[in-house]
Amino acid sequence: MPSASPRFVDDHLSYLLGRASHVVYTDFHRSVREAGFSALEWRVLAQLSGAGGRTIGALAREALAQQPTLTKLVQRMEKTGWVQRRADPQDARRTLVFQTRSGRAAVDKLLRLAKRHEARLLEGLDAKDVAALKKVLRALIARDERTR
Amino acid sequence: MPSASPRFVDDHLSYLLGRASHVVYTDFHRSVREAGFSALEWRVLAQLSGAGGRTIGALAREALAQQPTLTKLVQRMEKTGWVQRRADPQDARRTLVFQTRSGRAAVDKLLRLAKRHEARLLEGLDAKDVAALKKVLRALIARDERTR
DNA sequence: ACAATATATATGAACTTTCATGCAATGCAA
DNA sequence: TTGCATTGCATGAAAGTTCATATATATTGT
Repeated sequence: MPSASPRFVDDHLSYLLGRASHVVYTDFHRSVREAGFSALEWRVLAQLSGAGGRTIGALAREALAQQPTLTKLVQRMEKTGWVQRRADPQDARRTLVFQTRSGRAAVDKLLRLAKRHEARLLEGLDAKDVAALKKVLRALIARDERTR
Repeated sequence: MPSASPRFVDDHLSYLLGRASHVVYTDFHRSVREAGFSALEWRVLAQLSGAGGRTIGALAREALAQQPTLTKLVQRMEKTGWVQRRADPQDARRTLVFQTRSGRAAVDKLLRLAKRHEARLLEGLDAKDVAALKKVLRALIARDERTR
């Protein structure tokens, strides 16, 4: 029930982004939970799919988490066998995280589900608008990467 | 450092949304912290700005949190004096949350900052694209509201 | 008016995240 | 190379979130 006087947030881009993202994610989240993952675990495993070893820091940025959160998550995930950690021979400060065979198997189904979810998401949306959307999103992300 | 074989997620709308939202938010988050709020507290106070009393449930949806999280947050916020809780006379199950004068004062500066942040965000983005973006975001949000 | 069902919030225990900081390895300048 | 600043990750304690469930009130069908 929106209030009569429109609140500041209602046209605010950050908020629309946040809310849309939350909506979209919450929806898919059900499947993630059913597959036995937390949201963050899913993002980490998805990032690792098709990529080689990644550092804790890179994973944290990509999976939208903070570094200490990711450090601890990855430690837990190593115990369940989904990932493996290994020191980087090039730089001993780094910890590289790899997907294990079992981790791969575990997310495989979810990756397929995610593709279907994406398809459903796009249904009924104007293709041109979606293209513009992705363009802007990429610009925002790129801007951040330059800034960092 | 993107991997050579592009990962599934890289073109995935949910992921782009999530990442862009995270980037945009993390940026503003600094100001929020400096003003002494958590991300969620800011969202709650922003929702309450210009609106009358809102139920816990509505606030939870709008501030992108779960109901128990919001229940507890609001209890803490009541102690600091930013909000006030009151039973809904129409429906005794409900708890209505109101902004206090002090809560209003506390977010006032942030609301102005948020507007400037929004302006900076839009700088250098194509206005047409942004319009399309907002359109799609609203569609996604509306779809969720219908479904609920 | 009653029973059955649904809705709205609250709560405790378990778990996760965060903040601040520590420690080790690397980069860089003199 | 030696010192100083920086980077990358880990960790403990405090704080916050989540899940499951409890409680109370409202709504619906008969």
